Amino acid sequence: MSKADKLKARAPRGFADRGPAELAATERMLAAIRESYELYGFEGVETPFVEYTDALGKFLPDQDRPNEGVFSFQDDDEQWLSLRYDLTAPLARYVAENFDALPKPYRSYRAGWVFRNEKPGPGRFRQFMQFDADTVGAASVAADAEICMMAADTLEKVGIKRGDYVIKVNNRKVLDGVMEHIGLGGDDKAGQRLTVLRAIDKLDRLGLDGVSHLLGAGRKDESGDFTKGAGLNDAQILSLMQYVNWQSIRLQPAASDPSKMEVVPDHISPNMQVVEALRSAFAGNQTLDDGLEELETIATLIDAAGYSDRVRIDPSVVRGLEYYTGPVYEAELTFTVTDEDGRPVRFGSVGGGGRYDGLVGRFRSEPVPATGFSIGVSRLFSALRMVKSPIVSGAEQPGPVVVLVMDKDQIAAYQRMVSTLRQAGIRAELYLGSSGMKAQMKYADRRQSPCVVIQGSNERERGEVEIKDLIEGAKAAAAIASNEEWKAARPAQFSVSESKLVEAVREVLSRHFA
RNA sequence: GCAGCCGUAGCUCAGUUGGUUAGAGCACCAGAUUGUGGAUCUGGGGGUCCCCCGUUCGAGCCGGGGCGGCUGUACCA
Repeated sequence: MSKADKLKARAPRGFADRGPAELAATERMLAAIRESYELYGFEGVETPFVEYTDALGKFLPDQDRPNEGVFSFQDDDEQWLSLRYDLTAPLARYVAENFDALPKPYRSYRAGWVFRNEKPGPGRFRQFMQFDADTVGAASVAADAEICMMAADTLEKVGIKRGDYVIKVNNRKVLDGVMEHIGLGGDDKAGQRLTVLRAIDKLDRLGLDGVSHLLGAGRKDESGDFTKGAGLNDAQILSLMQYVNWQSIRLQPAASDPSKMEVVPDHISPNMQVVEALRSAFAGNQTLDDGLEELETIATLIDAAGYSDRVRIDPSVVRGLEYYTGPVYEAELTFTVTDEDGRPVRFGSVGGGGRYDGLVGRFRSEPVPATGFSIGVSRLFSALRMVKSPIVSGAEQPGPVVVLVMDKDQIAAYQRMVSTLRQAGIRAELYLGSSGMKAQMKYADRRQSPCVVIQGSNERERGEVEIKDLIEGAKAAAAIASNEEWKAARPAQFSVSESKLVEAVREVLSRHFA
């Protein structure tokens, strides 16, 4: 077979392999998240990767493009199936299917892979993991407030310091109300409302100026590409900019330095100030008042629990456009890191969620309120790497003790040593390759073995084994220049009676791993 | 999806106006050393110069198309 005929070994675009270090670190992180969710009283549940396509929501495959956004295929009875693209829609299906058997409110968590068929990029994959917690059957915004506080606790538990993150809370009703307020109500304006929400969602990336252009005629980016705007008039844009730049509503010239602005001092908490500011600026709209009332309740609960420094009302949060009906939240990391080119990069969102009162109700004749939060596991993981959280940067696992094969006819004896070590609870293995001693040493080195066990004919005759401490040996090697000296010294190596094998290996391990 | 930039060894990259058999460093393998990781020295394996079509006596280099990557933008449940 010529080389050209050989299969090219490569993972599909947007799919990634994960090595042992990443697996172990991810497992530790997931365990911490799980612990946090369980502490709040949530219980685990797992649903399959595949659902009937219509159960997942609006992303139905059409004839021309059955795989737009979602991986779909037809069952042998012609029913469309899809790989799940989040964990929320499958949970809604699960709750609806088992409604009578579940306690209400039903509180559950689950971690799992989800799939999206879209263009992958750095940090964006077509298969990635989410870790969700949801409360189904609770209409009270106390459920939303609780989830926000749990999100804060969870981030701290995995090693994000307080102050390095913020849980932002908004309410879709507030956004809807403000749009109604400026005359964007009604079914005929749905398209415009969508454009407005998309524009506001880009605030942290494009800034006030960019958003303002997107609300008006449109925006031209640096590549010369033009994005059509919402086409609002100046008064509408002004209102929305005031809303988006909500801090300005409660700023006044500082007493000490009138050229600077400061937050209006008030006896109420910062979260309450936001609510009050919006209330006075956009009075007289029912939807908005409802939303503000919910936000006020959430603010009260958050203040009372002492979380107001971590969970902040932020009217510019938009989140997904599809199914959120009330409070929405976003977990954002606030520190900046420098990428490999030395440029500062804000890390941004590592999770989010909100209230989706309509989702379970699609399967039932009665409406079922629900709210939930989702952590982007991979994003959070790379963030933890960057802040060097101990949970992901813990000491690397030592490899197994390797028993070298010096004489091929003695394999049974070597295997016995391996078994003895394993029975003593020590990770150990027999060298299973076919190369000579030097290669075996290199192998052990690559496996991060703490030590190797050597028994050639000399040792065997004396009933002994040679233990070589590879970690100590590597240190000693640094001081040795010539190969002759290196060979003669045989650093960090000692002989013990075969019966002392376990004891001697334990002794070496205890030198390096307390 | 749209726009810009880029595709030469596993990795990082040289490669003259278009001219013989395409190079370097790192990595990998082996020997120097019957049985010892590192360092050093010596040797070795590894290439569809992204693919196809064209121009040419001759293409890694020029032209067209495609594919892939990066960046921005759009979409993002």
